[in-house]
Amino acid sequence: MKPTEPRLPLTRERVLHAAIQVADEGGLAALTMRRLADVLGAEAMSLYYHVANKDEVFDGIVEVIATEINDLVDKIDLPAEGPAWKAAMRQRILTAREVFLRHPWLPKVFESRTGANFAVLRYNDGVIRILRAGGFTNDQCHHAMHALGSRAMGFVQELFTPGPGPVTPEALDGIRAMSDTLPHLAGMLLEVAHDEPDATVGWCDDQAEFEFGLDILLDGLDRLRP
Amino acid sequence: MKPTEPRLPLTRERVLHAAIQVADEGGLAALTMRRLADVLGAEAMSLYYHVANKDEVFDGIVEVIATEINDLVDKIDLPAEGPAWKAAMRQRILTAREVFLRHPWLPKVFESRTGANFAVLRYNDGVIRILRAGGFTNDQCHHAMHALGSRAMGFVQELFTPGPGPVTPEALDGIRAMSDTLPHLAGMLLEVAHDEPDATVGWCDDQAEFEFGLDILLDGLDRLRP
DNA sequence: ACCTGAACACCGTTCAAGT
DNA sequence: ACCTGAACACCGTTCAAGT
Repeated sequence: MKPTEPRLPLTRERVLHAAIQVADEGGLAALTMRRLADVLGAEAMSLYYHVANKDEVFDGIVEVIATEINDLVDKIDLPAEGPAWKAAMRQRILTAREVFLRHPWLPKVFESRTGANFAVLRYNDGVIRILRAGGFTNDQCHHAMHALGSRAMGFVQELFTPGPGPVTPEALDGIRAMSDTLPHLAGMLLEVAHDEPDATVGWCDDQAEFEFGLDILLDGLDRLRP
Repeated sequence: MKPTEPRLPLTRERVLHAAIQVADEGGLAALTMRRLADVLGAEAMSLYYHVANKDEVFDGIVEVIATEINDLVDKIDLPAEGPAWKAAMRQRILTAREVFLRHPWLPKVFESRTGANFAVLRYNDGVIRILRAGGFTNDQCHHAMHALGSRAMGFVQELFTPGPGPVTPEALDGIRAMSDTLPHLAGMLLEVAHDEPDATVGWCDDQAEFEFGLDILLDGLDRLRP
């Protein structure tokens, strides 16, 4: 009989990284205290020595991710003075977005947190820094932050995407069937599907749509610049 | 001993309206099958005769609310041809928003639903109708829908609002304390608080900020109109 | 200091049974 | 047809106890 494995001791860090891993593999619903403990080779109750409760696990995830994003955007070395603010902001936001794309469940976690998290605040401090360098007043910065919303951190919560799958003939039939009751929606979808016949791409190019919306906002804000 | 009250029989409709009421009174977390049954004077298991499961309760809520919104926006009689599209869209969106303002927990429910709901599709069919009347191509409509996102239905999920409360001296002290680590954010907030000394209003005027962001998007889209 | 077992108060849901 | 009671498999969390 071999001695009991001297398992790595738990730490807050290990718990949080395991939590991200569990959600990456099984989605948010899979992230339970019991499952989390399993992955760490411990009992659920042991977690409570390192985090106060599950809410603190979520807060910790936000902290870890926001810190990762800060590390990335801190490395960006782009001028932001005057008209250059837009390119700097675009780069910052699209860099943050890369992290979110790796964790599809993250937007829900970020949106569920109300409390201020330092790493998140620091990210936004950088957003405001760029706006200020561009020449915006503090009041305009405030409006701009609201207008950008979660887009400032690189994500949007898609409300109803036709699904990530390819454009199937069955889906097209379904859309044709609603031509009577939803003529404008059906007309739009049929034409979009027709123009984009590369079925493997699917209905929407999420990245292109994100940048489209982002550019409208950045251009609109730029026009308000003193 | 009086006979057992011939209690109103349960219906899908009564269940859904009770669900909205429970969430209005106690928030989303209060909406459990057991609590919902309580409000209806029934047992939790009785609900399952009228809805398949809790997910269907959420879907039903979306349907009820979207139908209410459709009834309201259908009554709007505004020209939408050419440049008039913007005013018509603005009115439609702000009308939908009024319903969301009555149910602060609704955005979370809408964002959690992935399946297509007919009433929601019908609302969006109307959005596209207005865009088409304005002269946009179907491809532009598609981009516009993505750019507007949940704003098309009248809500945004605020990421980190400083809280709905008034601007307290304690909060200002807290912000001054972060002037070293978060200089741009602190600077912005201190100036915003100073410019808006009406403490009862609180930090942000949600309606004004919503309209600010909406107008940037509508103006930006209008500029793309053929 | 760190971890655990047993137990509690909740969930959503199934299923056989009542009227 | 409509509703219910008992029970199941899960939650997050508390608390006293182990090492």
